[in-house]
Amino acid sequence: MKEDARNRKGVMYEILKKEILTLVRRPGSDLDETQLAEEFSLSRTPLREVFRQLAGEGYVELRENRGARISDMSHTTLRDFFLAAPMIYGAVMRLAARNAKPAQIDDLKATQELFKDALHRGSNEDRALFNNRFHEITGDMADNVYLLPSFNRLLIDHARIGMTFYQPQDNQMAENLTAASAQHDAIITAIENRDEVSAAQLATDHWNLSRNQIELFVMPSQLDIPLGSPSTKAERG
Amino acid sequence: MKEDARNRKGVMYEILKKEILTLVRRPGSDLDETQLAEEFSLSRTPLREVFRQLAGEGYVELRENRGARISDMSHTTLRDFFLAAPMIYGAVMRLAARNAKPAQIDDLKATQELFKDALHRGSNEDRALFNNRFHEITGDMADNVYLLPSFNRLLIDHARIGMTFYQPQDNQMAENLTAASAQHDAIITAIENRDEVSAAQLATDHWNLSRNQIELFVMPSQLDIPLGSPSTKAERG
DNA sequence: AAAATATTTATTGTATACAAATTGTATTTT
DNA sequence: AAAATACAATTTGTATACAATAAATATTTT
Repeated sequence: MKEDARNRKGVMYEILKKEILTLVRRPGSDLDETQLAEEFSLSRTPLREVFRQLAGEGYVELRENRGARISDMSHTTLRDFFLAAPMIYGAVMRLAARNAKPAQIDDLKATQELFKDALHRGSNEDRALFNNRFHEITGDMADNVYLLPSFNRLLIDHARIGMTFYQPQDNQMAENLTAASAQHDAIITAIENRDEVSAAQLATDHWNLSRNQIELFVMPSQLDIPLGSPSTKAERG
Repeated sequence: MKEDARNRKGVMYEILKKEILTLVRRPGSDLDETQLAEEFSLSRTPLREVFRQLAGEGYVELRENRGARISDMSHTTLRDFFLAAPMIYGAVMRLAARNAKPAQIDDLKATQELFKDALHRGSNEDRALFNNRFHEITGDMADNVYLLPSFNRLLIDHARIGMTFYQPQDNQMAENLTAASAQHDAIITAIENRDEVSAAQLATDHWNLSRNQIELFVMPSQLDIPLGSPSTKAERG
């Protein structure tokens, strides 16, 4: 709390990221510069720089003279997501198994423990956040500047889709989470053993589980409805 | 030239992009805020916003309290590049053939003409730039937000690698360029015919040609030397 | 003279004031 | 009253002044 004073920009960056990933800030909703400036006791100048960075990473969208808003999730999101995810994620996992460094493996294990704890506590936000962190680390392990941009963009909506579709009441969903956690453990093992083939296979399995989770929530025919905030239409060229 | 006054930020963004792609600004070189502000008659505030955006897209790297520099090309660049490129590019081409809109196809054809013209005129910069534009359009055609970030990041270094390794004297290299141009034509045809399989295959062929072009320049054993500015070491976690 | 410390200079980061553009409201016109 | 215009309020964009940090130079100490 004491170094906040000289790192308010970084703090704001991190908090906004978390709030976007956990849907505290809804897809498509506006970001008020003056309001946020007040909230983080920061002037608009550094705040706008953070906006541009978040835009570059896919968290927000900027419109000329019209301010920033949280990146929207349209009816094409799910389709695009499951088209790109298996490929990118498989490649990243394969490279992670190839290139992971010991310190990173330790980090991954620690994060997995935190994930399990969140699961046990039943904290939805923490679960999404630590799951996100887990996969971010595998991205770092892969260590390929050309793969990471898409991978990290996928992780943003992976977290948001997970938050959107999870219902704690559903038994099958809870079981799926246990299965996901077991897959994380298997992933760690594969990476430790530098087993690229298993790692790639586990990546595929992991996404299939995600897909199943979503299909528990919506019927295939319903996949075309918007995911984000109510009735904001995505305008695209 | 007349609307420069109220869009100097956009102008600066475009010019910097071009200068980076054509190696007018060398990888690893510093960007002086005050100097650039003067050069583009722009204050540092909007200039720094552009930096952040360029950083998000992979053109430049920002260091806390140490200014911006052009993204470096290290000894791992080529390896990482040819690891990721075939996969991403293949997927993008396949989707481009699936989703391309008529207006985009027209745009692609026009760009290809400009590319051929640059080839004919022997303009290295224009060749790299129009080739870059050609592939950017295929990215737009693919229309998948999760694939584009990595694809566009690849295109940056594709242009820079091309600029680095091309020597006009070499006959084989000139022939390769003609072959590349012919591949572009074939790509256009495949996209027009919605022929995903051919499009994906052409993507692979296209990268293989790029790889050959580079291997004409450096022996495999030399692939480990830095590509960018002299003796700047990339520091990475 | 070499190393360590202090001082100066240059560069980067932030806040505030102002300009431009957009949005919302009131007025006028038909 | 509906549409169009003009006006006011809000929001976004830019410039400049100042603060904080890092780099360079000069000074002191050994």
